[in-house]
Parts: sequence; C-alpha cells; structure tokens
Amino acid sequence: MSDKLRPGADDDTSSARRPVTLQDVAKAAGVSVATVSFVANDRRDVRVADATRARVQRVIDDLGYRPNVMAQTLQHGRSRFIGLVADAIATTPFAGQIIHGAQDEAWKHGYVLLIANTEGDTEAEREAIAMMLEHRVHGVLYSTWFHRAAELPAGLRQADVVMVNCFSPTQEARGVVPDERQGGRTATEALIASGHRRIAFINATTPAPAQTGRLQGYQDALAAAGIDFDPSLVRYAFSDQEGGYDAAGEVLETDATAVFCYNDRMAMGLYDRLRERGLSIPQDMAVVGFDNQEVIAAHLRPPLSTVGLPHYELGAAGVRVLLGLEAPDDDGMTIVACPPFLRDSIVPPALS
Amino acid sequence: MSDKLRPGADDDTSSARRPVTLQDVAKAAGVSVATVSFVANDRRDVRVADATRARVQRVIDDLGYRPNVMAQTLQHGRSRFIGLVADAIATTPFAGQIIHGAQDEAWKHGYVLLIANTEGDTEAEREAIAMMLEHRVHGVLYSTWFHRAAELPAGLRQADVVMVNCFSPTQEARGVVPDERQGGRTATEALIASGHRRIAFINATTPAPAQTGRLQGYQDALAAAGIDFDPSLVRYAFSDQEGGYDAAGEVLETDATAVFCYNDRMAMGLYDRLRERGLSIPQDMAVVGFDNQEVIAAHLRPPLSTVGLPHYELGAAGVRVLLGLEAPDDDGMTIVACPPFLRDSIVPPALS
DNA sequence: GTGAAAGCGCTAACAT
DNA sequence: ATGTTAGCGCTTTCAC
Repeated sequence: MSDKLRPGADDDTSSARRPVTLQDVAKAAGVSVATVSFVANDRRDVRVADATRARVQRVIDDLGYRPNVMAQTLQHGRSRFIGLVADAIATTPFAGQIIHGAQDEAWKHGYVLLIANTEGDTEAEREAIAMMLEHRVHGVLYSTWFHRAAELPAGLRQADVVMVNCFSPTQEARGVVPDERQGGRTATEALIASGHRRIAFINATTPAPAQTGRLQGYQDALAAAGIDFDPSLVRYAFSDQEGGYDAAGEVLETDATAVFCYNDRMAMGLYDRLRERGLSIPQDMAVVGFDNQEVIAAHLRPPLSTVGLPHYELGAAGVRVLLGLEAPDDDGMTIVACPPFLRDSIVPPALS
Repeated sequence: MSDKLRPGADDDTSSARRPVTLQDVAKAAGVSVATVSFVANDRRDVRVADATRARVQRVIDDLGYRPNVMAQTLQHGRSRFIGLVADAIATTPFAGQIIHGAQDEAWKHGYVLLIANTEGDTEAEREAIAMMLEHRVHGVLYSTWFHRAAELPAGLRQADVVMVNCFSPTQEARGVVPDERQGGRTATEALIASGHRRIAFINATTPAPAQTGRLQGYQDALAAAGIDFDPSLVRYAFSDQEGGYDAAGEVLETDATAVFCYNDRMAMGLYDRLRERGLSIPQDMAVVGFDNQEVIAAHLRPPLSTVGLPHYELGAAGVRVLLGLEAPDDDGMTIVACPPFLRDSIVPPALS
C-alpha cells in the first residue's frame, strides 16, 4: 500500500499532523490569541485594525486553522448537537427519510445530528441516551419507524425531547406525527372524485394509529360525499403483498369498483390478484395505496396513486419544535399532512 | 401545553438544569476531583480505598453525574468521532444500510458517527467536511449510494479517509467496495446449477463498475461451466422496471430459458412482461436479479432469487479499515462479497 | 486597538 | 491513599 493511502499515520515533513491552534496562529501573526479569536469569528463588534485583521486572516488561511469545536463548546456551555434516537435506521426506507429531514433542518440552523440506532433494544437505547447526554446535546429526537405510541425511556427525562413519528400516551413529551386521518380521507376522496361510490377499504389487522386513522378518514370522505358507509366493504388483512393478494379475493366478491389499500405493499398484492383474474386497472378496478413507497408505487403497471407519509417533514418539524422555531398544538402535538400522489391507477393516463 | 412538556425550560426546584460536574461530585463527596475522576472512569490501576470508591460512586449515582465528553476530548487530544459523508442519505434504501453498518461497528468500538449529507452538492460537501474537521474527527468515511469512481474532495486531504462503495481512480485513499464480478458469477451460477445453459443477461446501459463487473462474472460462470458466451444473449436497457420490461421483449425472441437481470427493478419489469405473455416463472423462464431490494425481491410472485449488495458490511468494513482493525489489499482496496439470496424464481418451491 | 488572564470540565503528573 | 495543579483550545472581560 502506497504511503499516501494513510495520511495521519506517517507524514514525513511538518508538524506531525497536530491541528493548528489559535496559539499557533497568534504566534505566527505576532498578535495575541484574543485578536485571532476576534478575527476568526469575524466579530465586527470588536475593534480590530483593518491591517491587523487582514494579516491575521492571511495567517489563518495559510496555516489552515480551524476552530476546535470541543473547546468552543466547553467554553460557552452548550453544544450544537441534536441527538436522534431511532429504533430502526435502515431496516426500512422510512427511517432514512426522518433522518434526512432532521439532518437538513438541523444543518440549516448550525446544528449537527448525533444519530444512534437502537433496533428496539432497550440496552442499546440506554447507552445511546447516555452517549447523547454525555455530549451535552441541545435536545433529543426520539423516533420510531412506524407511527405508534411509545414510552419515553427514563434517561430522557433530563433532556429536552421531541418524539418523532410517535407519541407519549401520558403526554410526557411533545410529538410530531403524520395526519393519518386526513391521509385516509385524501385517498378516498381521490376515488370519489373520479366517480366511484362503491369503494372498498383493505385495512391492516394490526392495531395502530394508521389503522384507526385511515379508517376514520375513509369514513369522513364517504360522509362528506353523502355515501353510506358499508362495513362489508371494509376488509382486514396482514399489511404486506400476500395480505393484499388475499384480501383482493374478498373484495372481488363485492360490487366495489374501487379499492383503497392500507399501504402500497398490499396494493401490490392486489395488482397481482387482479392481473390473475384478467382484470385491468383502473378500468375494472381503481386503486389507491398509502405510503408512496417509491420503488413500488411509481413503478407498478400502471403506476399507483397513493398518499405519502411525510417522513422527511416529520424529521424536519421535529428539529424545529426542538429548537423552538415552531410551536406545537396545545396538547404538545404537531400534525403533519399526508400529501397525495396521483398516478394512473385511478384514471387512465389518456383520460386524465 | 403542560409544563412537563418542556423540561429544560422551566424547572422549579434544583439547580436550574446545569449539568453536574466533577467538581460538584467532589464537593458533595468531600474528596478531590482527581479521586472522583478515577472512580468515574473505574481506573483500577490507581489506588483508591474501597470505602472511598463506594462513597464517591454513590454520590455520582445520586447526583446523576455524567462526564462531559467535550472536556474529555479536549483533554486528551483526540475525539471518538468518525465522520460519514454520504451523497444520498435517504434517496435510496441503500445509503441507509451503509450508515447502519458504519454506525454499529463504530459504536462497538466506542466511536460515534457524525453524519453529513451532501446530496451531491459540492458546497454542502465542503461545509460537511469543514464541520467534521472542526470536530476533530478520528477519520472520515466518504460514501456514495451506488458503486462508482469518485474524486476525493480537497478538504479531506488533511484527514484519514476511507472511501465506501466508491474508490479513487488515482488511489488517493483506501476504499471498500462490493465484489460485482463475484456477484455476477454467483447469480449466473445459480441458474447454471439448475440446468440452464441458454442464459440471457439484461445489463444496464449506464457505465459503472456494476455494469462491467457483473458482465465479467456472468462470463466467468459460463466459462467455468463450459458454456460458450453468446453476445446475442446480452441485452442492454435502462436499469429500472420499464427497462426490464422492454428488454424482456427482446429476450423472449431468443431461445434463452433463464435470465440474469442487472437488478431487481429490471426483474420486476421482466415479471410484468412474462405475465403479460402468459409465461410463468420459473417454469417457462428462470429469473435471477441483483441488489436484493427487500420490498421487491422478497415479495414478487414468485419471490425473486437475487444477489445482495453488502451495504451494511461496506459501512462496517469502512470503519474497521479506518480504525486499523482490518488491513486492505496491497492496492488499498477491501473487496466485500455479494451473497446470494435464493428464492423461488429459479426452481419452483415444490421441487427445490 | 490589542493583550493578559480567568475559566469552561476534565485528566494525569506530581505532591503529600 | 488522596489532594493539588497544570494545562487541553477557546472566549471574553478588563487593562493598558
């Protein structure tokens, strides 16, 4: 392996890689550290002769000086860290978006994210929280990969916490969650808007805010359109492709002309079943999903209309709430809307 | 909003939320800071009376003392941070796995990941690197979401860098990459193993290590099995569902009995085409993909056999190389194998 | 305008 | 066996 492949290890010339400090710059520029500090931080409120300023700046650039954030932090007491505890960082595409949103928003305000991954393990969670507290984080985002109630770990009591994609049943902390109900309503309305009145809903069997919320939204939409709610049009199945495939069979025995699926994966299974029966989408059956899972929704044949979960926005809003840039509702909650993504599974492209 | 929803802001009792310091503990325990430091760090090499040790420990627990990592870092010069620069943190499920692997491995060795997301933006990249240098990171992982050559940003020269899922054509840094060639060979071998000899390969049009590597692997496998390479069985298409669908049409005009698709998305398109023609998998056509994209591969009908990209392992290996726990090859590269995931698209479940 | 010096919380060498 | 103290790199008040 050539030498250049290992920078830090063996540098022949120069100062054995010790980072340049304020002292170094001060000495080289023939001024005091205070002056260098003022110049480095571009403090215009302090009087420093232009000549000095320019000279010092040159030395800073020449030496490649960079402030040591640890020292700065130690000095003025508070760090620019925000902790993010996630229960699944990559088991799912969703968690990534939360991180992404939090990351961008934090960055925008000069904060850096400290990410920890617990995979649902309580011990890992404890350690992660300890780590964050030891880094004197400004606050912590406690996030889950799917929308649910969650108990706040004891260690987090001493920190400023915002729950993301989850909430505390006992109102221990503020929370940012998606508006499942509005999402369900939006999905159903898309179907109603193109003339359907017999609309089935394939819901999940697993109890969750999504399950109840989307059902309510479905009912809201029907009610608003003056369509009677028919319980026999609501089916339950496990929330994956196989579940969707199975439930599709049941739906085909009803007179439904459109289906709202709890999620895109179920819609994918439903596509399979419809295709098997020689039925075409949306002519024989209009379909709308939920989640907007890119790999699935945008690339099924035909592309699936769906409603997106605002994961990116949840992460971003979490940071904003934490930094006090956005005020939650009176109950401490911030509800984020689920946007529709209309594609060709409701109205064929040519007709739209 | 109830008061308890905002911890840091307004605590009635106690010390206005100022974190407990060594000093505090020392005072409360009636010993010196040195002693507390020894106890807190559980330094068994220093003599501290058991009684004192116990007493101090009690105070530490009571007061909820936590060391200030900034101060510790400042003291002994080097941080426990590892930077991770990613060009797409959540645009794709892949980047997440790299982060996940790096995270776990770093954590295992007492390091914390500092993540920055550039979305390919050079300016963001510059800032991210500056941030990491200012945090005095131990080293930096520079990662890309798909395997490719990449130029190392200038700022990173001053850091110890390992490239993850990418490499420097000019050998400026060590790199960890997937073994595309072995992956292509593995995929093809799975088809050969179940008796196929006329095997088509739907490759991507985009030049990339994956494109050339997988083709080589395909040829390696054929050669090893004594099957002549027939260029007419290799087709090129854009690497998504639509591309796979289109190329499938071409493949059906050959006498191929099996297809190796450049990735799972293309395989998904191929499934669509085959279904359209009333052909069944694997009876009429055996299929193997690449990437092991969970949402797709595991849930197509039939579930797709594929080869996985070792993103998690790439991240983990990157950390190990950075920490000097794993030695790269002579050229500074670490090659990670792509494992096969056999499902029902090659041999029907009943027969396997 | 610029410099000297205190101190943020911690570790470790040196006293006692 | 425990205490004292000098910094780590930085910011900031207060002198000059």
